[in-house]
Amino acid sequence: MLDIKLIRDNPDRVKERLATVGVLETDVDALLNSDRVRRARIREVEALRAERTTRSKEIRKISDPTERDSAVRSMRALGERVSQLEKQLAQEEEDFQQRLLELPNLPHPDVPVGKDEDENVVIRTEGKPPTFVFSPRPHWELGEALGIIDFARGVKISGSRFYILKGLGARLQRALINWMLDLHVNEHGYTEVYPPVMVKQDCLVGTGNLPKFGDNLYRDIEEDFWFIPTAEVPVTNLYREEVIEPGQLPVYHVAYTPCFRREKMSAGRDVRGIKRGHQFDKVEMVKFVEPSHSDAELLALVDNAEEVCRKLNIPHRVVQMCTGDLSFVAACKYDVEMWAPGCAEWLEVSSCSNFRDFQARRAKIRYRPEPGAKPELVHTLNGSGLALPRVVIAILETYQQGDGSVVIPDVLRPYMGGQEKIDRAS
RNA sequence: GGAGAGGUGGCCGAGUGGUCGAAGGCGCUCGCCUGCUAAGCGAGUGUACGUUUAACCGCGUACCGAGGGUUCGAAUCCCUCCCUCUCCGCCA
Repeated sequence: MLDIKLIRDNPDRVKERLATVGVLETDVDALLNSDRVRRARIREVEALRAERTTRSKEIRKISDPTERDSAVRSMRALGERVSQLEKQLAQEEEDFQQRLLELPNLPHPDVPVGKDEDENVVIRTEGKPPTFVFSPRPHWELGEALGIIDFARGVKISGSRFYILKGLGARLQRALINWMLDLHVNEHGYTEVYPPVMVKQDCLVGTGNLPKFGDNLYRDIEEDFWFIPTAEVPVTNLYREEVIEPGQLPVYHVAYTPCFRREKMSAGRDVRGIKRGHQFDKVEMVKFVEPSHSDAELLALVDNAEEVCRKLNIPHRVVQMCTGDLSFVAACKYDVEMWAPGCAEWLEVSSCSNFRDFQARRAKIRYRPEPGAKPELVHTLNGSGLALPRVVIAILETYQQGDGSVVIPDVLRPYMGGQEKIDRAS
């Protein structure tokens, strides 16, 4: 959420920058108008309430019953007027909130301006794509042939976009989870958390998934439980409505959770393999930092994600999103993509964003810069570290052998009981 | 899920219709005093929104778990919900 005062004071600058992420000027004007209406109503209501208080206090001093009675009678009208206007104010207040909540973040000034994903910028590429003396196969063929991915039974149990990992396939994913968590905890300074994967609606408003993107979420119909689309949601909300005391920042958290997404919008896209499912696992890094550090913290976050690629020895590249491809909440965003030689594409395995104070304002996450000082909004950031299915894809396709077996990357072997390869026999 | 108790400021805790943003205590901040420390004395000490301002101050309104209602007026009365604790039930 943007600061309404910023929009009020610099409407033209805000419009100009929001235009680069596709927001119409008329939307901003509608918001500003709604703000004006609401503030005028506040003045009106508060003046009447002040009058009510003063006159009520006078009533108790009136001892003559007739006089008192007529005073009460005339006050009754005022009371009704107040409650009528309060209802109107509540509506106008809601209209304003809704508009403000649906306005995306301002892009960071350094973000390249562009229309859509075609104008994203590849920042760097690390590692060389592997060469094969045979033609590399996609993971859905490898996985099925090895008996470690079962698509048919996934569909039987839960429908399309579900699959079963089996045997060493399941173990490979589990090894990755444990190894990545250990890496971020031991070498990158993150504190592990195990959060709920069902959360209250407020959490999703805090991170910016609601009110606008509810159609990509699963929820319980009886209670206020929403299934998280990413660990970012519960972990960011950990400090909702809290003031982080001096000396506590930066706070780094890493969490492993399953993630649930309806993927309604992308029906028909990426249907083959395990690239895009309704349920997938992810290790997620979340940072809470002082505003002046957030730019540097984003670069460090990206590097933490890249480190996973490096240690697995899988080529990767870093892509900066242009204004047109920024998410609703991000001020600046980099994707880390791994090369998958079997399906011959770059797979997004991590998305690292600086939200600046956009989420913090929604979720009221603040910090105290100095003892006794006024609380200020923190900056929040997060990035995958990494998304499991796509890393599994990249490993299977990168480490595949001519005989259809797959060699296990060195760093994972201790997490797989010393196992060195996956083949049909195992 | 059932029965009971309870939710008031940073913390403890009083308050059952107006003089209550809320006694008292603790904590904290500032000042005084004290040759260190401790004690003592005095003053101050919530948040949000609106208004005004360069900014502060000031002024107004709201906030006593949340929402709704009664009333001229609600922390206080009524209704609904949430949460915590104790006991029982169930359960990985």
